[in-house]
Amino acid sequence: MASIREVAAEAKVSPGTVSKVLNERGNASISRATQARVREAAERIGYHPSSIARGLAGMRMNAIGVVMAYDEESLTSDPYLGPCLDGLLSIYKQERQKVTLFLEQNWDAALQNIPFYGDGHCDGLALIIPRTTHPIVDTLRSQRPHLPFVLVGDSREGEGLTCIDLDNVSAGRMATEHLISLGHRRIAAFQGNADFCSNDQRFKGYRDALASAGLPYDPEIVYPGVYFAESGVENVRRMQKQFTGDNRSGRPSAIFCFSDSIAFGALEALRKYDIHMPTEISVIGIDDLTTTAQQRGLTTIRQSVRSIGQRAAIALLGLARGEITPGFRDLQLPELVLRSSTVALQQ
Amino acid sequence: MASIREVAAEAKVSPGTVSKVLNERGNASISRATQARVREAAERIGYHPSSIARGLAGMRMNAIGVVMAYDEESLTSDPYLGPCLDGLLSIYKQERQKVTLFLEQNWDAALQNIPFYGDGHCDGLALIIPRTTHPIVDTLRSQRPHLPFVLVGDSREGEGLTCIDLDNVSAGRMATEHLISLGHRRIAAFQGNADFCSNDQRFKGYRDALASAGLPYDPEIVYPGVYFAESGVENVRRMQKQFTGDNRSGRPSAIFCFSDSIAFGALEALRKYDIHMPTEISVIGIDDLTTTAQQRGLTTIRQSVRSIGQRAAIALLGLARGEITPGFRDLQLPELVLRSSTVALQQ
DNA sequence: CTGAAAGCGCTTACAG
DNA sequence: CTGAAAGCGCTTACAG
Repeated sequence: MASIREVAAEAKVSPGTVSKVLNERGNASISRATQARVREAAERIGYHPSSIARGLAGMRMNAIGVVMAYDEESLTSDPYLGPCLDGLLSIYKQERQKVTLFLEQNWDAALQNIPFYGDGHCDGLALIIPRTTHPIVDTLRSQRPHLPFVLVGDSREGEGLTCIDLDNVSAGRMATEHLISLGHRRIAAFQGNADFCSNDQRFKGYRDALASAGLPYDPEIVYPGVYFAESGVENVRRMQKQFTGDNRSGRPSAIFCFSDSIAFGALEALRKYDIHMPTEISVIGIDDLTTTAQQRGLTTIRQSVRSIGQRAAIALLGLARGEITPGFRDLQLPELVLRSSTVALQQ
Repeated sequence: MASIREVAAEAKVSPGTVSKVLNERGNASISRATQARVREAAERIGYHPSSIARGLAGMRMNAIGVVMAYDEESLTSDPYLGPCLDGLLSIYKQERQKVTLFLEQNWDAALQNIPFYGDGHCDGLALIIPRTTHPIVDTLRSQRPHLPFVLVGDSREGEGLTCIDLDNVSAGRMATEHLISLGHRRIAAFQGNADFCSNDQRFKGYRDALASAGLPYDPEIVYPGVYFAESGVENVRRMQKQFTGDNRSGRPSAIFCFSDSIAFGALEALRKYDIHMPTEISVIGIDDLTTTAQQRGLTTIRQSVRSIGQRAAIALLGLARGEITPGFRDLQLPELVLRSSTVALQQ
């Protein structure tokens, strides 16, 4: 790699002048002739500036970092991380930004590694689904000097937090309202991980919808869990045990699963217990994991994770360039996808 | 971020001394007392060195670049790129290296961007399946100063090229020998993209196997194509047209598809033409795209792309650290996976 | 309109 | 055993 000094020598100017010309800094104050000479010399030598030298001199690196915590062996096949990363990458590719991946085993490891994120490599950070229970976001926020960052798949409230996510409250409300509109009055909630921001928000949407419809909220039919199929299986079993014999009549006529995965587990378990879906019980999910959801006829609330990734990339770019201010929120509107797993309450 | 100067001030030594202690350079020549004082000061201040400053001073960046060209909209779902990236990432994660993704639309764009790869960000590069027809590898090789790089999914011959790949010649030979062992004597070859190194190699394996068995090589039943299902469909059609009427008897009794995707296309087309598989024609692929190959009962030659990614990561790390020398080759042994799409030649 | 100088935060011979 | 100095390749006030 030729250095700026060689260009300077070649063009018979000082390195400072080369820098100004190539960065279009002193634009007006440099003679056309010199500019031409510099550009031509740079071209001839095949000069390309050292990004780390520019970075050290205080310029932008044109690189952003993506922080993900996952303990699974596969990143690319994760139903959230995969599409989300695809979305981010599609934008950075197009904007010709470098992307540095910070792959962490978990958020504790990420917390330990914050110094590496801020060591000069990157202009900003995208955190994919940090957990609300985890201090990483607060630590990052109080970091000096401040490294711009956006939260992806997380839309907690918080001073100066930039968030890109599904509008989870609306999604929870929409799912619940759909069931209510079909005449259901006892609607179970199969929750996801308690440490995900989305879980609280979807739950809030659920309660809001019940309240608006004047329906009672019954904590007995709210089932904590995780965002995986096993949790759907487990909670159907729990519900089945709970509403047996005399209690049989109290059994919910619909289940709002906080994710499609949970719903798939629930469908499987319902089949095992010979509870007919949808005549005996309706099921709705959130996500629209398209292929599978379509195959199984799951009514669900769609979110486009890929597009969330894209919007996050755009927001982070804006943040790093100072074009948008921290605190910007971009929540994707949910969309109801009607299939066959939800039907009107059978009298 | 505190700088090395603050640590120096805190420990009442010079910055140079701090550097030596923290990098364990002058280890022996620095008093235990000073070492302790420096470490303690660094700890107290929460010092973390600037990676770009170290890079500029000639140290390793602990970051490697991954170059991929893809025009599809999704990287993570690509059947080769996805698992390969997963494999690479799993190693870098464990080795605590940063990974910078260079996402290119195509290899021409990659060629243009070589200066960015070598601008100080990375210690080395992994190129995922560069095309043999493309000058990027030669350009990279003649670059000064030289940036270490490995070829992933490409094992062309070439002075000083470090390659990690499936042993494609063996794979081609194994597939063909399997068919020969079943009594087949007219074996069609459905090739992949001509600009992939693997295509030539698999083809070589095919011809080698025929030669070893004393079978004639017939260019009439070698079908150029691409590594996609459509190509399998298209080539069955071509073959069908070719061996109709009087020529009917010359039709191959087996097809060696250079990828599973091609094989899936071929199976589909055979069904359409009412050619019964496997009794009328046997089909073998390469890859073992497990779920689908299993569903369709495809006999195939397995390669573990994930493990190729992992080996590539390890090789690149070794190369960047100077522990292995350019020219190192690591070829994965193929493995025959028997299913129902190949049977003994029916008399 | 252009250049000399200082500085970004490190490391590494070289002196002492 | 430790420090002062030069250098990595840039940019940016500041002079002139």
